[in-house]
Amino acid sequence: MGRAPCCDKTKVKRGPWSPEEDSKLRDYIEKYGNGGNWISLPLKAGLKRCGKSCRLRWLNYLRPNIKHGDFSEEEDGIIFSLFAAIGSRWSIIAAHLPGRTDNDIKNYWNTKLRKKLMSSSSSSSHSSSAMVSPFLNPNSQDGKRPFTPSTTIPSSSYNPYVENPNQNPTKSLISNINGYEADDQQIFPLINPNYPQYLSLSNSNNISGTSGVLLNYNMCDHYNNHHSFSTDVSGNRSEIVMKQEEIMMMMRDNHIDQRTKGYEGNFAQEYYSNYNGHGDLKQMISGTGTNSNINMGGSGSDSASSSSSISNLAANKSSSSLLQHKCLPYFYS
DNA sequence: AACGGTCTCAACCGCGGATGG
DNA sequence: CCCATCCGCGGTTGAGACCGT
Repeated sequence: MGRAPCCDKTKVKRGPWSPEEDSKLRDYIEKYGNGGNWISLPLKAGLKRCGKSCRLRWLNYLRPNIKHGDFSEEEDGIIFSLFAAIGSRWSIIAAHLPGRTDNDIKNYWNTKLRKKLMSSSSSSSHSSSAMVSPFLNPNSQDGKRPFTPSTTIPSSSYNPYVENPNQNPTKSLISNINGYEADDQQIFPLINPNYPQYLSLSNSNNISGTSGVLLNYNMCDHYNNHHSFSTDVSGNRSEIVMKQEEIMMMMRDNHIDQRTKGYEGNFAQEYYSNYNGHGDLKQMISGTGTNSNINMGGSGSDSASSSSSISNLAANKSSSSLLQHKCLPYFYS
């Protein structure tokens, strides 16, 4: 027993739209909108089409400000990076490319970009099945390196976290994912904290980690160049509690984000509220602390803590529960 | 010019989620 | 809470365009 069709296919026209149909649809929507109901629209507009077909035609072709034609290098980079970060979420990717539709981007990916990626993969010095299909699932035979090596990503790749886009985008994040090592050979575009909420990773069903933050690999350098805080970061443990606003500023400046399943709270607030004198976020960020320990309070799946310096993490020497290795889910489904 | 293979992309399909009665 | 309906999405299809021989 299958699902009931959305309309009687014997009574609706199918296939390519004629200019007359386009004109009817455009005129109707410009006058009345879709009225919140695509299903009844064709009847009202005098079209012998399925409502879904009308919706698709409008969204992908007739809607104002649709951009047709070749994609720019910049757009390529954005698509590459977002695909690497979130996979085939075409509607989300389209939201970052004004004038492009999800269908356009999907077609473009399937016909052009994927080949571009594969051809650059095959010419790469790294050779493995994972390189040929770099976005496969973590059960890939090449389990330790299931992601895209930097060599497959054009230099124009978009990295929303890196202020200078010419910086190496592959060094944008320190993390492990689902137990697989993430290193500086792997592209890991970050989700900008200023991005719309729908990009939040916090409710993803794909992950089961407890807590964590996304960290920018450049954060140490960045921090060193932005001494906007007066407390000592020379290596001595500081007992000075930062103001919550400072923490938030620091997080923002260092591109720390908290987008993980299980921990729904406010990292800055929790750090501030639960500060217990045993850690210093600045030390973690600067890598100067020897055993910075941030306890976010709570227990079980709601807790978050760290006992590792960023510098160690940057060198991929140790793991940290603050940087839960399952905190970056969108790579896989 | 004719043919066959490949590519492109608009359109379709069916599913999951949201919503409202 | 259940069910029906609708919307939006991602995967797939296939007609026509394009290209190489």
